[in-house]
Amino acid sequence: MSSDQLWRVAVDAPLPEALTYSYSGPLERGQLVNVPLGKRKVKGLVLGPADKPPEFEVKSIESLDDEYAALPDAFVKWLEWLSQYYLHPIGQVVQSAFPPLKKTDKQRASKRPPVIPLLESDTFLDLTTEQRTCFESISKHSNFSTHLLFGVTGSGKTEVYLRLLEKVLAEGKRGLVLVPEISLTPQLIQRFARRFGDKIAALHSQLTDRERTNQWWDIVEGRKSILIGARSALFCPIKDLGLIIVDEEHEPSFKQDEKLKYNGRDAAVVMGKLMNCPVVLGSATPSLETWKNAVEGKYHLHTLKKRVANRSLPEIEVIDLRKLKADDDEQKKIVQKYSHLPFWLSADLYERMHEVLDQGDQAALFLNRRGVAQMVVCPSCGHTRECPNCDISLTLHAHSHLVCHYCDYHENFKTKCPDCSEGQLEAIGLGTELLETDLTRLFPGKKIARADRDEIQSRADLEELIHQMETGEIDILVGTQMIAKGLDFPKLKLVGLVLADVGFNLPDFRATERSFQLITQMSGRSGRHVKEGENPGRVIIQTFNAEHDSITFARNHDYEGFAKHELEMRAQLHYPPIGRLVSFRIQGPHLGKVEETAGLLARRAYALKAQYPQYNSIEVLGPAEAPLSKLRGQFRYHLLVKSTQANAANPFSRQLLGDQDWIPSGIKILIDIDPMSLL
DNA sequence: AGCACGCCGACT
DNA sequence: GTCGGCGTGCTC
Repeated sequence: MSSDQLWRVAVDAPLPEALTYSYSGPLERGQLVNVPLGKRKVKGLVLGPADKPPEFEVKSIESLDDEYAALPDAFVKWLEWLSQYYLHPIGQVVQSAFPPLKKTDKQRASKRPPVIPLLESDTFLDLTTEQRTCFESISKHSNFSTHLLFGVTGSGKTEVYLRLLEKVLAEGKRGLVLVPEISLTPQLIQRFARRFGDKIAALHSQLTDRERTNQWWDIVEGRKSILIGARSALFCPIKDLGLIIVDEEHEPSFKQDEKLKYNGRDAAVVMGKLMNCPVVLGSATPSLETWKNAVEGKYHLHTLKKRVANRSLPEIEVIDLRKLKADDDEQKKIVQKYSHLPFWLSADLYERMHEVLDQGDQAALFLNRRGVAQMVVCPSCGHTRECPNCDISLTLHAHSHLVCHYCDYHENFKTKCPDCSEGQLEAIGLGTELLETDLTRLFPGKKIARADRDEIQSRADLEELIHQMETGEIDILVGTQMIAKGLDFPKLKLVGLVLADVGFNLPDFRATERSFQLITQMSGRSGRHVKEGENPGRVIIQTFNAEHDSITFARNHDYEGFAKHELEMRAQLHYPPIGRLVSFRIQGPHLGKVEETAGLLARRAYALKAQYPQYNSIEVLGPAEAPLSKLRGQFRYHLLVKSTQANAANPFSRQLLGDQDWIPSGIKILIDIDPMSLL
């Protein structure tokens, strides 16, 4: 029918653009509709009228989805921005903006605890002078503006967030709080619930589909005023949004590493811009991207330099593992005395652990490696066991089986070398499991707990561990990344970084920044509750690289010095935040075809650069075999695009990909805009 | 992503 | 003969 209007509809399929459908009735942008696609029916979002009819026959929209009202225009704009900026099909971006199940009115009895606990409300804490200054200068803004709340661990950033939210609520607006998934613990939700009662909704990965759907509607229909969640909470359309908070904004986990590879922090700033509300980014170790924006005046900088209640920062001691050789008789005696210690434990750390434990306090050892050993090697022929699917060596677990940490391939550990059948395979390296075993021997009678992905599988496991730490049941905690973030134990007085070097040598330009953040965060766990005048908490860093930048700055609690130095390093090599990066990964099951396509992509890139003068600032690196050259049976190559001109990287990448018709079958090209890691 | 079509191996 | 394996291609 010629009277029918044509509409652009983003359908649930990996198509690069929206499709055109016709509809005779009234329709508006943002409406969810049901449309035919091939032989099936799919959901689609109406983006707007189509300007010109396509050459082929147009199908018509079957029906409007009566469950959802049209999404607000600013929100649809935000979805379109995500699709444009991250080069992801619009239809698949749109799918994230709806809850998994249908709305229901009936409340079914559930055995699960409520998503938001019902708690007695508590009163506001008194703000310190610093906190008050930050609160007042941020709350002056009610339009879009971005703020960095830079506060050392324990300086009370959360209290500032709570005050800001209170003010926004009093103005009849609502708030969104994004935190890394790992720190979205019941403790955190409780803290918000005690302050704001039943005005809170939460979205995180531990919820069932039903809980998730109900929380979504609670916010969308205005029954709740504050949404607290992981990055995906951004996809919940909140009316009258007055404030967005991104806590721990430097966390790499804000970047989604599959499908739509968006950065929740960056997407939050764009959301703030489109919704015209302030955005507050909080961190003790801001990302260099955010820090650069703050020192250049693009973001407002607010600083909390002191811990609350005048608690002092922990003392950081660096143990150089290289200097533990015996040079003279005095040294020899010491070496003799501690000869029963395993190679990974220095005499200083050992003695400090004794001191702390003797006082009835707790110690935590941090090592960012699971398992018992990194690899097993045959001393006769040098054979190492590698994963048949991935290009990495297998890790020994429980002295009995070898595990691939990427694809979870398992095999039994046989001590006889399968290659030369002479040597006995030996375990080399260090992991949390080995630490635990050694500590059991060294500290008999002490309760030792291990926190890593093997031991802590669920949120309940973590809860249990936290409880045991709080009650003092555990004396020594051994763990990976898992124990570095957000945890707050009053009796924890000593933190040991067993081998700070892990990570220094990764082929990644952010390795130094990560390492600095990790050391600072881990240090922040120690002595958080010491009173004025008491001995501060202690941190011991063991390393073979005592002069490494991340260590020298972190031991002096000098973030600003670190940031200045690291920004200079990044500028020299045009790395972010001075330059922009886009990573293309070419992968497929046949090595030759992958290599060929990678070469083809590179030739296209060089040709594009030569053709247009606006791409002068673009550097093309590669193609090269990816650091993980084979993963889950797929060969991987990558091509890196670097640009010193911020607005050139995106159009260049878009043009480089083109209509994608040139990509041979069996090959996938994955794009990562602003990658967090080059691995 | 689905869901077709299509072209070969091994079954009642 | 035909059932079904998954490579290839298209969706307004």
